[in-house]
Amino acid sequence: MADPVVRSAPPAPSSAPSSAPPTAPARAGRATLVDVAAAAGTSASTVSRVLHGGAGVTDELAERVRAAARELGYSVNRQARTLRRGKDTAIGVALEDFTIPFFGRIVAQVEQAAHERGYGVVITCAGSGRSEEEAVEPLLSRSVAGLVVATGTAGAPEGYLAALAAELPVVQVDAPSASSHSDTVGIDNEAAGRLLTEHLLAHGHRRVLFVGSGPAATTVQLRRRGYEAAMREAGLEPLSTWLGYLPSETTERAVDVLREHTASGAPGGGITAVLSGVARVTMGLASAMARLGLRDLAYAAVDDLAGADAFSPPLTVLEQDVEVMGARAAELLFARIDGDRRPPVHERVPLRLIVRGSGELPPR
Amino acid sequence: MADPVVRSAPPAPSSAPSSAPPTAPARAGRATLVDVAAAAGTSASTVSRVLHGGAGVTDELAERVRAAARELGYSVNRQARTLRRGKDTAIGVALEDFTIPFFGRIVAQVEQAAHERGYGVVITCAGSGRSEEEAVEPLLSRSVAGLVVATGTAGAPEGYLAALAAELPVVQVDAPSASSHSDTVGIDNEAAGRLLTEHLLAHGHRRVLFVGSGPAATTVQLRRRGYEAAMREAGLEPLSTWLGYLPSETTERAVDVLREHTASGAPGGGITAVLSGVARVTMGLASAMARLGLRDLAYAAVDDLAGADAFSPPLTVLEQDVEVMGARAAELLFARIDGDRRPPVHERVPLRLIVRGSGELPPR
DNA sequence: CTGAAAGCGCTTACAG
DNA sequence: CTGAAAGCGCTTACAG
Repeated sequence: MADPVVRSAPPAPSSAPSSAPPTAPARAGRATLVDVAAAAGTSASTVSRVLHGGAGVTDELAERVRAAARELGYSVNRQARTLRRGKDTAIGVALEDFTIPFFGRIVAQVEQAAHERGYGVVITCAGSGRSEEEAVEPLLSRSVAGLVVATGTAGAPEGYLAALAAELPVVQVDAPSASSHSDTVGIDNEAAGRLLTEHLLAHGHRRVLFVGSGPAATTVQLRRRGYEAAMREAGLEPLSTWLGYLPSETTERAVDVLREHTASGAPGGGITAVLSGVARVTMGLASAMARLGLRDLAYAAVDDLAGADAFSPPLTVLEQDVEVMGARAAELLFARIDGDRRPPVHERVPLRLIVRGSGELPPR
Repeated sequence: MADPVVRSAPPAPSSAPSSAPPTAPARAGRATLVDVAAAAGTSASTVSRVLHGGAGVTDELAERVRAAARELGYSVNRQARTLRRGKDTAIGVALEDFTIPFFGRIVAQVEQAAHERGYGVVITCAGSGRSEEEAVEPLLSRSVAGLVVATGTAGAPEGYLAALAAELPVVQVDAPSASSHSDTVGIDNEAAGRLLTEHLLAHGHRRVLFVGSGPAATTVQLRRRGYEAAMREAGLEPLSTWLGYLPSETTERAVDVLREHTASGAPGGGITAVLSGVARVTMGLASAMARLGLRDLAYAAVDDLAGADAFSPPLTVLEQDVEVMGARAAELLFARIDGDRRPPVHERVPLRLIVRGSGELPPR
């Protein structure tokens, strides 16, 4: 094994002796390209080619390099690669709330897709008071190759995200509206609100309350718009209310709201059905109903919930295939990263009504 | 303001700087240290000191540097810093399953703690067939400064994690057992199984079925051990079964199991109570009960579930403060990263019994 | 107090 | 087909 080079400056920290370290892990930490090169009796360039570049190396040499790499347990230092290449093999994911299964199911899909492609996933939380910008900056300073943004109810990110999308691929999930600057994957929110409302109306309900988080949640606003349209077309007066954005207060507020609207002296004689506009609110309302013992209120919601089939009262739901949303978001993102330059794509996943007992008009 | 340097090559995308530019990866947007130095009429060293090192720079110069940095929208390139320093300002989080709120609540806390300290969070999924090693390697190749591992039911990671913990700080959450090599945060699993069983027994139940995911889930095994001890001490025969590790099959299997054990001809006359050993199983059992209309089966579970208070039948639960678990895990990890060299710490978070209707022995 | 220089580990155009 | 060399952006001894 020729060893023409004096093995460029054995790095000081607890380094092995000079010249040719046969197999010994050079430094305290991980083996480097140079370590592998030395072990294989070749140069770093060649090792790099064999391990990543692919073409143009003799079979015999390539095999020697691979053996050495294996033996030393070599794996690439991403920082160095990224610094050199300019873009990290990592994507960023900005989520509104990790504790809500909807978002968890999105990350799970995105992580899977990233893993398959050898990409890492850096996450950041964009909910509860943290601005989009504050949430995303840490990802940018890591040179992520692209971004999945799922901050559905977090606010109106148009401005900042538009600027961002000009610099790197961005896919929005559960996006408030089809934005012109980046790909989006989501449902038809307005249709969702309308469908559920029409379902309730078709079963005899007249006093249906729409409950959302707050007016700043664009997704929810669209769903409400659908609800209101359906109500008005049926000659009914829409009625909606908000529970706010704080997870810790959601259930309490739901209790208050339901008390008010089911009381004997409630405006219009009290509601017979509730329509929830978003997952966290759905949970809060369910807990509140259980606590208040409201067993004869029809209940429908846009997002399906894990375990919702065990809820009481039964929850009628407009199920969206969240796994498909997450998977498609990842596919679109990686297509962009791989150079896809088509105009922004806006995908809608289909909705499926799952009726669980909101059918019967409860006894008055 | 002197400007001694020719302002090293205003980085127009793929511009050709002064001397020898054989290699110039086209860098899109971000300003570099050198850009800031040029703008402030000083050197990169000084800019670095002002922005991060802190001490030893004239106020006047420092201010000029900060102004320039602000103006250029400078933020540090993490790759370069990490490459230079050796350790990334990022931590890794390996989770079993993102879609289960338990894990989501852990990440949420860890992410918050990391964000406060200027650390990034790289995630990886260690569930469903992916080995610990395969899951963690991508994090190591990014030089994360430490690792939070929450793979409760994923298997027996002792060997690999022990080796890992020798190289960088690792904190295990919901750990199968107090391991000697790394910090752990969790509950007393055996006590948990025992407590819930004793609760059911105290209310007259004699035929209690324990349901877990599978024998490889160490956490669940410990909970089952507590259940069995309590049963035996009461002179009763333990009875347990598994639903397997596949999320997609959990509910189906739960239906089968419940059918079998509540049938008229069931061994011993059929069960009156079910004890679930882990969150996913709890969900599956709840759905199965709803589907089978089993309204008079007492139901208890170790993990609390979001929305569990709306379940039917009511779910008695041993609540663990998951937020505290996540927060403590992060604190322990950052203490280690900051140089804490105490022997491994094993923290237990307290358990709280939340009784929701499993009290009454159902009518026979 | 400040700057020039080296080098972290990698990739890649360039030369041989 | 292969290697020497440059340089990604940063930090940090080391001089001045």
